[in-house]
Amino acid sequence: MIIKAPRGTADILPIEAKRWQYVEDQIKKVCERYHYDEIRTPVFEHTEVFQRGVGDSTDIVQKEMYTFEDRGGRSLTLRPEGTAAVTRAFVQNKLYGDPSQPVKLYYFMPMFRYERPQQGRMRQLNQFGVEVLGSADPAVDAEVIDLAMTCYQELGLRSLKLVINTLGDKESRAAYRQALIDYFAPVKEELCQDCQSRLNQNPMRVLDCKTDRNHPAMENAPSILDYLNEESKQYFEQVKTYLTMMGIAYEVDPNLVRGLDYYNHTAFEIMSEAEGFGAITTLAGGGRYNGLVEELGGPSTPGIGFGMGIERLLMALEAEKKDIPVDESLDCFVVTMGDEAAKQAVLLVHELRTHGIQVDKDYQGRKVKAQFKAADRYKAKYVLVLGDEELEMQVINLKDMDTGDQIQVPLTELAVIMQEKLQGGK
RNA sequence: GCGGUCGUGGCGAAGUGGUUAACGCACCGGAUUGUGGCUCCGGCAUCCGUGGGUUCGAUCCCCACCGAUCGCCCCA
Repeated sequence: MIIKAPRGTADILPIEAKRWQYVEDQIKKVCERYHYDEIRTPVFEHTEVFQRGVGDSTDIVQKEMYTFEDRGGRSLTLRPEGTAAVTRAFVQNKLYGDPSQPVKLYYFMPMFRYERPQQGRMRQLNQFGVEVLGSADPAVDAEVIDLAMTCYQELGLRSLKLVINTLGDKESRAAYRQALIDYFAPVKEELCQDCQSRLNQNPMRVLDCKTDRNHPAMENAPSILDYLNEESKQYFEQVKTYLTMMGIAYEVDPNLVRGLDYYNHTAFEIMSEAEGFGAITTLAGGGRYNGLVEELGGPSTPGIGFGMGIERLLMALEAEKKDIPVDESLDCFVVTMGDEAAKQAVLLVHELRTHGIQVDKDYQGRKVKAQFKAADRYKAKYVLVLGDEELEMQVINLKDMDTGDQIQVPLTELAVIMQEKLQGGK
């Protein structure tokens, strides 16, 4: 029985890896323009980072973490999301003391969640994410959202929907929370099993329950927008104003609730509306988390960020039939005839490579014809044919695979000629 | 965690309770001792996800497990 990759994990094979590289490169360019710097944190953290950061009552912490004890008896957890990890690094490394504020970071890191796998939902998933720590300016919220949207747009995605909401500050959020509990308490028994427990742990989640969607109580349920204090309202208005100013279309959904405890004020999600994208439509999600740094032992510091699933991004590109430009060609392939030539080819490719030329040769002991077929398969632009006779005369045949033209050149001049040919825009 | 569907060579895809498991693509070899993309010929699954059961006999029937996939939950 062959060993397979664990459930919910996948190999990214060479062809696929080229698409990943392209996507990552494009996104990194956007990050540079927005002046964000990369950060990388460990794949595992002390379990406490997520318990305190993400919140004990969340699904992630309650049932999705890969938690284990190491040989020293420490409880460690494979990173399920980026924000708490990056914030921990921010606190530990005292980045709040860095003269450059706010600290604007981006990352590409794998995350791990124990869930039932599906397409677009992996146990090891890769996220691109951004975190800005140290500024409570609503313009930063807008910048972060703009950055996310720009990444998608640069890659060619068009069927996108941006949904935003505000959870208000701590005070507003607490007031709203209590209002919900009070409102639903009389009909608690009529709600689904999940909602009955949600009501205590995270009452806002009751609002977007699919099961109880049609319950009469939903209609007149209190809205967060009615419980915002003046400051929170102002903040949200500012964010919206900036988005509008930049021409970024959005929809306000008062029921948008993110599943992580650390969020307050701005929360947003970006979904794909592409045909046939299936039930999983969320491409990215994020929000503001002004209490998190303190929660993790740092000084009071505002923060905002988002996570974007790379697998889902790739799916969205596919759903919108956006081809990713991938260069699969090979500059040069060496075909040999005869034993001596085959041996000399080892040196030949080494020398050409030293001169910066991309070149490969046969290692399967193929016949000449099959070597040419291999060259075609690799989409070789040029083939260098080296036989024992040529070797004797210290020359080599250089064949242009597009035109079929072949010329004979002295071995000593080969590297220079190849460089010229390849630079000629071929 | 719950419910449905599915699992045959590198890929795609037929098929049947009973000696040699179609076909297409890809790959390898030959026709063409040293030059590709076309054509023709030949080769290429001791085996039908894994384990067990039913049966004289199972890839085809049953069960379990594993995996994929769809929906729910949740989210990226």
